[in-house]
Amino acid sequence: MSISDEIKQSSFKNEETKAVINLIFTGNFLVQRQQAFMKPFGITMQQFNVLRILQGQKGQAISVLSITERMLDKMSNASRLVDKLFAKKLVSRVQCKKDRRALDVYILPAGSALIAQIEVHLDEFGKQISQLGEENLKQLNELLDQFRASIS
Amino acid sequence: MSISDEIKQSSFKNEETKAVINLIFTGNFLVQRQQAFMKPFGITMQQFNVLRILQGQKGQAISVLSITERMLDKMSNASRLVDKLFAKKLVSRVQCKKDRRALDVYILPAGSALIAQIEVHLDEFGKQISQLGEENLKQLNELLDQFRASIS
DNA sequence: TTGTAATTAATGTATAAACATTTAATTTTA
DNA sequence: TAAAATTAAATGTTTATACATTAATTACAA
Repeated sequence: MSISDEIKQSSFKNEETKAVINLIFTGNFLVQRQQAFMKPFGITMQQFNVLRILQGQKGQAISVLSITERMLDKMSNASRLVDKLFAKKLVSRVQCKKDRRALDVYILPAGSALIAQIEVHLDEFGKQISQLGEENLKQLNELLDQFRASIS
Repeated sequence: MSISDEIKQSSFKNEETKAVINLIFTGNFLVQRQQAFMKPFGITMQQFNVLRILQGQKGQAISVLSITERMLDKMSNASRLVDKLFAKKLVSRVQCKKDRRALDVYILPAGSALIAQIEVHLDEFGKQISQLGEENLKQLNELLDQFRASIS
C-alpha cells in the first residue's frame, strides 16, 4: 500500500514533504509491529532495545549514560527503563567502583534468554523484509543516512 | 552521521535489521525535529497533522473517524486532538445532520493562519532535504512503500 | 417493528514520554 | 585546598499514549 493510500492523501506538495511523511509513517508502522511482537513477552520495545544493548556488551558492564547514547530514542529515560528491567530480574546493577555516581549495568541470564526467544520472532520478520533484496536494502540504508545528513 | 555512529553500534546482524533500526531512528529524528518546530506555536505535531488534514478539506466538513483514517499515527485519539484544537479556537465542530453520531469538524481562519505560519518554516526544512535530489527522493519513497509491502 | 449488531465518538485509566529539577559525586580552577 | 562547575543518575510533574469501555445513534434482520 502506497503512502498515498495509507493516509488517503491523493497528492503531496512535493517529493520532500512526501518523504518526510512517508518516513514518519514507516517508523510508526515498525514501532507498532515491534511493540506487538514484544507484548506477549511482557516487555516494551524500548526495554528490549536496552536489553539488546546490554547483550552487545558481552558480559561487560555499561553505565546508564552509555545506554542512553546507544538508544534509538534518546529522550526516553534510560534510568527508568533499567528500573523496569531490574524489577523483572532481567538485569542487575551495582555502583561503579571507579565513579560512584555511575551504575554498572549487566544483563542477567534470564535477560539473555528472553532476547534469544524474541529474536526468533524477529528473524521471521527479517526474512519477510529480505524479499526486498540486499541491494535495495543497502540503498535504503544509504538514502536514510543521506537524508538525515541533509538536515542541519 | 551514519546510523552506526548515531547509536554507536559498529555492526548489524544483517542489512534487514539495520534497515529496521535506521527507519525507526530516522522516523524519531523527524518527529523530534517537527515537534521542535511546532512548540513555539503552542501546538503538537499530531495537532498540526489534524489541522493539515482539515485544511486539505478546503472548507468541507470531515468526521472524527475520517480524520483518524488520514492520520499518520492512527492509535492516537483524534477525538481528544480535536478537543485540544477546539480549546485553542482553531477548529469548530457541530453535530452532523445526516448522522447524529458523527461530528462535522471544520478548520477556522485562525487555524488556517497558524498552518500558513508554520509552513513557512517547514518549507525551509524541505529546501534542505531537496539537496538530496528529486530522483533520490522518489527512490526513497518507493523503497519505503516496498518496504512496508514486504511485511505481511 | 423490535431486538441485535454495528458504527461513531467520548471517556476512563494505567502507563509512558517529555522535560525540568534534584542529589550525589567528581573535576576543574582560582 | 576550597569553591564552582560539571557529570551521572534519580525523581517530580505535567501531558500524551495505548487500550478498553461506554453511550448514543444507526443499520439490519427476524
